[in-house]
Amino acid sequence: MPTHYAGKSGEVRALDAYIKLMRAADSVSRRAARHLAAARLTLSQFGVLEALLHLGPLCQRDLGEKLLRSGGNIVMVVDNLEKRGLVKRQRGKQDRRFVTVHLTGKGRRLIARTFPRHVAVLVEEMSALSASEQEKLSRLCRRLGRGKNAGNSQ
Amino acid sequence: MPTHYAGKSGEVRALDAYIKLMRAADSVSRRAARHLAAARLTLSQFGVLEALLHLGPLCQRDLGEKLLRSGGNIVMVVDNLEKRGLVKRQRGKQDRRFVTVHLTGKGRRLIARTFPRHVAVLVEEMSALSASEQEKLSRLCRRLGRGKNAGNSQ
DNA sequence: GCATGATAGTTTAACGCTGAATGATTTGAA
DNA sequence: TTCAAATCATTCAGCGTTAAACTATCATGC
Repeated sequence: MPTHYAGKSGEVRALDAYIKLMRAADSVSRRAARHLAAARLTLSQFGVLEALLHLGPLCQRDLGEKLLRSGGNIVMVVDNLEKRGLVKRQRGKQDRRFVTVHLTGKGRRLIARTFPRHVAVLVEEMSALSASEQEKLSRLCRRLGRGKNAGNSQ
Repeated sequence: MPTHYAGKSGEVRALDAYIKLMRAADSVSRRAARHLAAARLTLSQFGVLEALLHLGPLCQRDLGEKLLRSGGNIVMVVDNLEKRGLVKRQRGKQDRRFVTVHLTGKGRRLIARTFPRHVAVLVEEMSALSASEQEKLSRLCRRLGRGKNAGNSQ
């Protein structure tokens, strides 16, 4: 609602950037989700499969860390993937607290053929911006994501 | 996972921009939600109250349109606000299909004192970027949000 | 009037998400 | 050894979200 609040200009500017950021994220992820629905995958399920494909088997704690999601959430997403036979849980041998999540053959085939299509969709989405604009957006968003303690790393 | 996929440069660029956009949106909204929790409000509940404050009473259909949410979702959010006595439903007189949602006194007081604090939080979040950077971000995000049929209006 | 179709709201099933509580296991220190 | 703390996974309550089915109401044309 950037048009309905008449405050100081710095406030209007921040509110405006905020609402546009949310709308863009919502819009892009909605379209990405729509495409994944063809493979009967949600964005979260896709995220887990993609991490397993590119990083190898992971325990649920690591999955949560990669995807920035809570432990309870990972349990549910992996549950749903396991029901469809796309991943398999394996209790740790040395340390029985850990559960390693593996791709099954079926899961590997699905993500291997879904991933390129997903990339194509995102390239298409981002084609609303030029190459240098996409890089500019990355830099701005990275600084926002880090928060105001806009530290060091990289 | 921008670092784990080595594809064509255009693909890497788009994937990178996508992941940074999602992370930034997630990060900012998480911090905004944390602040609203002090008033026991979720972001969606805040959105409804804020729309009612600045636009006046609305029917649920209009609320859904403003907030880009489905009808079923609006029903639930308004339900939860009504349980707390922050809004009131009123069945239309002439056209009994419509339900107009009003702020109660309690709801108006809550949103009136929560909104300025929310603005302050967003200004603080956005202070990771300069004024012109915030405007740049707005413009880039607006074009992404519209999609590739990057039309006209405004 | 009456049938037909459009529209607003509600409900339900399914999934996502979090934070808090719980259980199992391991580690470390007394 | 044994007990306390830490860690991983699971469960649960609560809210958010959608799409699809359903109800009630209104509008239109016959």
